[in-house]
Amino acid sequence: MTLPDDPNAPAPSGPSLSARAMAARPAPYLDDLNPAQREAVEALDGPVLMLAGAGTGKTKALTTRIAHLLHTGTCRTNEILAVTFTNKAAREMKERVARNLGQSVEGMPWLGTFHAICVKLLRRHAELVGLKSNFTILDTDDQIRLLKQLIIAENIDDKRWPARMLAGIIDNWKNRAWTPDKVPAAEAGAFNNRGTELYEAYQRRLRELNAVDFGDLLLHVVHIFQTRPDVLEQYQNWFRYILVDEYQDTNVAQYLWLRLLAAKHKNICCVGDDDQSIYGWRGAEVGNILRFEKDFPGAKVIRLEQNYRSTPHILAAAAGVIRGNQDRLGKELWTEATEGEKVRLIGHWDGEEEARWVGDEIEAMAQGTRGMAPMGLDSMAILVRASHQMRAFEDRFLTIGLPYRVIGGPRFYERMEIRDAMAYFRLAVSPEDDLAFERIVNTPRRGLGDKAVQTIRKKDSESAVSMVERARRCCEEKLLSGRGLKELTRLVNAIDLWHYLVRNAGEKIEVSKQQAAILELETEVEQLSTEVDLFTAPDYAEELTEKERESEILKLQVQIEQCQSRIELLQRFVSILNGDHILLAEMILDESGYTGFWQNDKTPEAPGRLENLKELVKALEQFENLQGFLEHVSLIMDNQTEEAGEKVTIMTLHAAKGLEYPAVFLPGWEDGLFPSQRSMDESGLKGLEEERRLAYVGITRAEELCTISFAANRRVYGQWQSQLPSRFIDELPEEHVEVLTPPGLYGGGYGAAGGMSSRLEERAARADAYNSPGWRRMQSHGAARQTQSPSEARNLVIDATAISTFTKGDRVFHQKFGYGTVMGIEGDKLDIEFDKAGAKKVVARFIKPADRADDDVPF
DNA sequence: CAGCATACACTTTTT
DNA sequence: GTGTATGCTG
Repeated sequence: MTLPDDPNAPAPSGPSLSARAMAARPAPYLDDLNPAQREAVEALDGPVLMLAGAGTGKTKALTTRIAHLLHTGTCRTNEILAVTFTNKAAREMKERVARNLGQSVEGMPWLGTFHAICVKLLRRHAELVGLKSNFTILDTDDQIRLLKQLIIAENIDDKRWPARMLAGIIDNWKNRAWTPDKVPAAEAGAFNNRGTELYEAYQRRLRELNAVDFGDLLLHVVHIFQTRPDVLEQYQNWFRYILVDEYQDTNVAQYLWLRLLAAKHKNICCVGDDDQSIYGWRGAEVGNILRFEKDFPGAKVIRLEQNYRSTPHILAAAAGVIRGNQDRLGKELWTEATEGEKVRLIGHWDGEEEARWVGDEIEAMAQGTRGMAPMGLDSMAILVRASHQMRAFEDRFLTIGLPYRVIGGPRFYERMEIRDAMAYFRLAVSPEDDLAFERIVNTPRRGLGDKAVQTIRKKDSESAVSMVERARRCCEEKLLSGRGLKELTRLVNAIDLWHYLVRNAGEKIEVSKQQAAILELETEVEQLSTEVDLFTAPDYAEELTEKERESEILKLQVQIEQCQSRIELLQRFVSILNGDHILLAEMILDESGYTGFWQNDKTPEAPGRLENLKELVKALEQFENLQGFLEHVSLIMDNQTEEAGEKVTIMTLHAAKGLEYPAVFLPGWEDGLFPSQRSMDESGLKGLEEERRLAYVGITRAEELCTISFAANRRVYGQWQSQLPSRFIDELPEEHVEVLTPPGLYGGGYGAAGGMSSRLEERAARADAYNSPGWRRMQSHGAARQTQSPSEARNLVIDATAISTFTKGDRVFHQKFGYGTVMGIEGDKLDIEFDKAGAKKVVARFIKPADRADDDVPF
């Protein structure tokens, strides 16, 4: 038997003449497209690179292209491989294809995320990489636990060499499609020279556990394709048309995967925007998109540049920023729209002030200001660089009662209680899931701590049996004592029972066994009842006193009750065996004591966690059984709980990609925060360019109004730091920017300036926020801008304010290190001997002359 | 073994 | 400043 989506099915006949002839049928959807989109839709054969800028209708082009493939009869739904990165994108695409065709198409079996498609492929060919087809998919948490075990087993100090780090290194290698033997020598020094060795051990352990991690999904499939040309060929033949969304985000493994699959027909259409590549740190290679024409000679490159989202000012501002990047394929967005406000720029004293202003502004906009129509809260979003920036806004919005929603944060399936519950389910499905067992042995507390786990782990450690099995043996041989022994026995028995129920679901024989047992019990109840009746009869057992009779009756009634509760239990078993997996899930959570554990928990989170557990059980309804649920859940990790209601959205810039809002706030544009210092330190110019793309993504999310802001002072990890406006602010073309005057500059108090006169406050504000290079450039733009590149201008400004100001022997002040003396100057860095902190090399921007140090201290 | 105290580290996060 | 991870004591 072959499935409709099965590449092993008889090969489809090529596009028949009659099918092609259908192309003549009217295709009304084409009329909606602009010329570039239309070209991208109609160029069905051969490699196509669709460079689709922000808001240019890329999804429309992509989905219409699929519709066109189907409508013209060029191929069938199951011969199209369409890959996305997120489940959300995949879902959207499915919906829109159906809509384009005017009716629901039978599902596209090969439309999905890279990972989902790889799972499907890997389940078919698991044996080729030493796995069984029912392998489990570990998430990051499991991955780290496992690595930690390995690190400890190798006697490596997991303090100095944390599992997180190793996980990162291995992920990185997997992203580049390196199996342990392919890790280049140059990289092998990683992780204290033990990197590759541990990588190998990790892969071995995964195989033993019949498990894979996210990276493996691609790596294994690529490996199969590379080593089994026969398998590859099947799929090459099958997938006659390939479409890829967000191509700029592909990593090497994904790139190889695509190139292998497309090698035969070369009908590959990649859609992307090199200017929106913001996942380099996760292994994405912008190079993939930059190299497309070389990889696929004769590729047609189509640029989608007409923007339907933003006003001209917003587009021009975004263009001004992104222009600073080298290595671009080049693209300039344009729009037919003419009206619109300039991008607004405003500086604030500190982060709290910024949040206060944004809150006020949002309230004003919701009311309708300056002749603008009132704007719903749903139309507004605050996009931050790092999630810790969200806090200031949440605090402020809570105090003024402004409804908001945060996108991101811990996702549903990453929450502790959900992962615990899932571990229980996993054990029920496969008791040999050691990771799951170790997660829940002592959750809830059962008196089975580290020592008990060690005992279990050591038991028969040379034989390859699961932890549950070892635990069973420990119980039998009484290697534990007291409460631990009792509880462990209980747990092991419970797992056995759950597994029995899972394994035998749908088995008629087991159902009838249970039913027979029920019958037996019912007979017993009947017998006991008659006995009770006998005792009630006045002439029965006359030798007994009234009291004794009553106690006999009571005893019998207790027995009856026991039987009846047993019957109830067995009836539940019958329901479960008949396929009620919801009941099973409830039973597992109940019987394990897990639900009770949270019910007894007094912490404020407990009710929410119980709520989440309920939601988890509810999510089960959509699946046939527990196995099916577990299989999907590991890949579908999105936040589905989209609360309704008019709310302002707060999220990171990364999370905002692909979204759009009429009004967008971009706070925290300060050097070090955005662009992020770490990004620049770790990846240099490449990092800076990615940050710049992030800025570009941020600005282009706005439809009508974009407001950029920065603060002069910010508390970072509890420490006050003075900040400089982001270099990206220098790159905003002034003619498209309106500089707003911050409140408080004129006679306004800068918040709680404890004892400081307002004149001093103003001086402090000027000294910090409005004397900085970026700000000064904003004020005096013009001539300098046209004659110098932004970076040149920047250097000059730094020279002027920083380097030239200091000479050897100067007394200086640093926010963190305190007072010191300049010992030497090296480029933009100063060697300073600090009075308290010792000798340090510090970037000049962070140094103030000692006599002006007081200006720095806000309070 | 469990609760509490101290230490520490800390971007971004599609699967 | 805050949350997590480990270490010590009852």
